[in-house]
Amino acid sequence: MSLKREHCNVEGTLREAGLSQTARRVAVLTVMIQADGPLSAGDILKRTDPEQKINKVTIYRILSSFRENRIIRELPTDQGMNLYEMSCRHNPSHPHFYCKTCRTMSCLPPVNLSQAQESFAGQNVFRIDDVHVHVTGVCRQCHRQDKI
Amino acid sequence: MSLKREHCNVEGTLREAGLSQTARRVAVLTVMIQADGPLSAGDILKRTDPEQKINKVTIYRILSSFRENRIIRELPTDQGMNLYEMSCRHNPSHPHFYCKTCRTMSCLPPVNLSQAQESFAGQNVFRIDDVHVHVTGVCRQCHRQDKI
DNA sequence: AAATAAATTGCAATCGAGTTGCATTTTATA
DNA sequence: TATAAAATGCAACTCGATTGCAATTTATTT
Repeated sequence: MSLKREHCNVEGTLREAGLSQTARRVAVLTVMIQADGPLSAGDILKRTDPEQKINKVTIYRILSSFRENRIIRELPTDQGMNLYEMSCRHNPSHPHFYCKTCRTMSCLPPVNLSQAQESFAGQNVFRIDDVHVHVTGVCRQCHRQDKI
Repeated sequence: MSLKREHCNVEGTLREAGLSQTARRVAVLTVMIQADGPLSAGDILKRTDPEQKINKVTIYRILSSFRENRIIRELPTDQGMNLYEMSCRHNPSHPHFYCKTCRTMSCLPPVNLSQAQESFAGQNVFRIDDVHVHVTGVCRQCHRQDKI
């Protein structure tokens, strides 16, 4: 599920999202496009040019703007932190495998949930402890109350 | 997906898990069994008898021991905190719906992922923004390296 | 029932991911 | 080039969760 570098043009992606082309945003988006798996805010900070000395607050704010514009997806982990991955047409939504031991999240091919256990056996998966489907959106109640 | 109170005997559950029967554990497990949806550590604290004055650290340690013994499941949220629900035979693993507006997590009936969008339409779901499948376990690499 | 070791709990301090306020800098537009 | 709006850095802070250690409670034996 790794991204090809010729995919997801940096400048075009920012322009389409209506985000101005700042050196910071270009740096973060370049890291995201070149990543071969979900990254944490700290991972992203480490992978940007040290010369730029990007502040962690800036990383979080850029990630928020990317998430709001659907450029990236946010993946909460069992360890209380978020990982991020590209959300372009070359990287559609898919299951993830989180290893509790090495605390690494890797991508899995999309399959039917009922077939998950067998299907994932061919991946870098030794043992499956839990398959969790998490749906996010807005409930009817909130919609009725015009909270959105 | 709410639990019947006659299900999941408190004393038996603790005994089978090899956990000693302390007043704190009984209180927390009783709250979990009677809950009609996932609860946060704070929720659980609020629902225990104020007379007991349980420390929040104790709540977290009890939740950890319950999780390790598969008595409960831990559900990470988009807001960086965890929710908990019973993980007994009366409450098998199932999808959850998290409303970004009211920040409430509710349970959904188990279905095939490919049918999720249509199936969830009948629930208390106005709009689905994301369906995330999260698989947890141990990867082959960690197993080979005898980290577990 | 009393004694004992092991397990549990409370308290204070701490951790760490993520956020906020505000001053400064950079970008986009005129 | 000037200007307003947006983005960034810095410091302080929030809050869920964790750690160390002393005090208490539990389970077990005498």
